[in-house]
Amino acid sequence: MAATTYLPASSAVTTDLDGNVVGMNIVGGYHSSASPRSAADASEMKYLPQHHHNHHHHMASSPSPGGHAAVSLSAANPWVSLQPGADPWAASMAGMHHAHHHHPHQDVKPLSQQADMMHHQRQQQQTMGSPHAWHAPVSSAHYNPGGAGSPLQQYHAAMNGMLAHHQAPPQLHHSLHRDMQSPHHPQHSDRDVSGGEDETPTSDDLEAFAKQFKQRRIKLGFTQADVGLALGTLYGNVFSQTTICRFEALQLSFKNMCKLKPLLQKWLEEADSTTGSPTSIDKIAAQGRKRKKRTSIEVSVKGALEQHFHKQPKPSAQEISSLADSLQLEKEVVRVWFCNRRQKEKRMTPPNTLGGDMMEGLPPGGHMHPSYGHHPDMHGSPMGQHSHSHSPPMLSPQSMGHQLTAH
DNA sequence: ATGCATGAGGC
DNA sequence: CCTCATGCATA
Repeated sequence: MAATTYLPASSAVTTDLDGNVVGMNIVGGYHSSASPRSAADASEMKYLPQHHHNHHHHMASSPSPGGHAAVSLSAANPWVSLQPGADPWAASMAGMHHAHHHHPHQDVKPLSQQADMMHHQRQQQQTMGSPHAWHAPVSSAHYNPGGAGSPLQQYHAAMNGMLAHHQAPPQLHHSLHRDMQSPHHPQHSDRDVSGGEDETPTSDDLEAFAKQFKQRRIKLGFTQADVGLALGTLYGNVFSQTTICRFEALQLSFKNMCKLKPLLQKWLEEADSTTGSPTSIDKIAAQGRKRKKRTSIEVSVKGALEQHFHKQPKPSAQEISSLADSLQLEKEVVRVWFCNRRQKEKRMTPPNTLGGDMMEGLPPGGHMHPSYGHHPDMHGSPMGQHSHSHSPPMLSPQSMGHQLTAH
């Protein structure tokens, strides 16, 4: 049965029933992913559709104090030479109907974690050729080592005087209607920039930055988790490894990428110069929350879900119900699955929406631009994922057994 | 690196 | 209930 198991959300380490210590990617114990490999050759194989070479990417990277530190991002990205017509992001957020300037409501989403207030100093080692695997100096000293049954409430609300150096608020202009096929360039926003040149970046810029960011981050010996924490320490916005990862992989929406870029850019400078004032602030959040255990959906069931997704990306409540019934899944699980599926669809790196042997009808060479997101009636999969049909693992949903909430 | 999940903000 | 940002827990 799909047991609705809940587990304490705020646990530094998750000890499995087997005794294995899993997870713990909070901070300290996470393995450094300083591997030269990237997400390019992941199992899902998503490509970054780079429509053309970066002509003039201006990386606002910091000047290397040593006088060199130039990350040689020369070239050879394995992603180029992909579909020339593919468009990365089609912004279709619900909040973009305001064509005018208005501050975003959701500026910061404090992360609920007990690890914070550490202001680690790191050394820059950009000149050497010995990238010693350093470990995060962080909060291993946070969770109670005594093994007492109170893993949380360890936080302390310590507000310290942050320096008054202005941090650009993450407000971005909602004018992300750049042309798909033709990479326009930077249209200057209405608001004049006095000294700060942070207009709305183009997708090209973002891609270039993300790539560069990753390289430098790795060179400096930081993990994605480190960066996330550092951001919180520096600016008060803590992000998880997940988010940093997605940023680097360009798996966020355009809007989201724009929001995070300045932050990461600043961190880069800080990490570079090492001369950062330890502005650490604290974040507290709900800690007594219980989180549902991740439901493992069988691959076969996933296949069935995808087929339905093709037919109807936004099934009604009743459809969800019957579907859930067929698949022997909780209705909520199915609903969330569709939500996540839609989100994925909006990200770049089009998920292969091949559920069955449905022919996309995409003419070879013909590409469609994802110009969705405006019409409440028009949905479907406008993505330009003209992937050749593989062998569809379609199967009858009835033949499926049941899924277990994880194994 | 990603799958499933939570939640805020909007309709 | 949706979208969107974000993350815990996992593979």
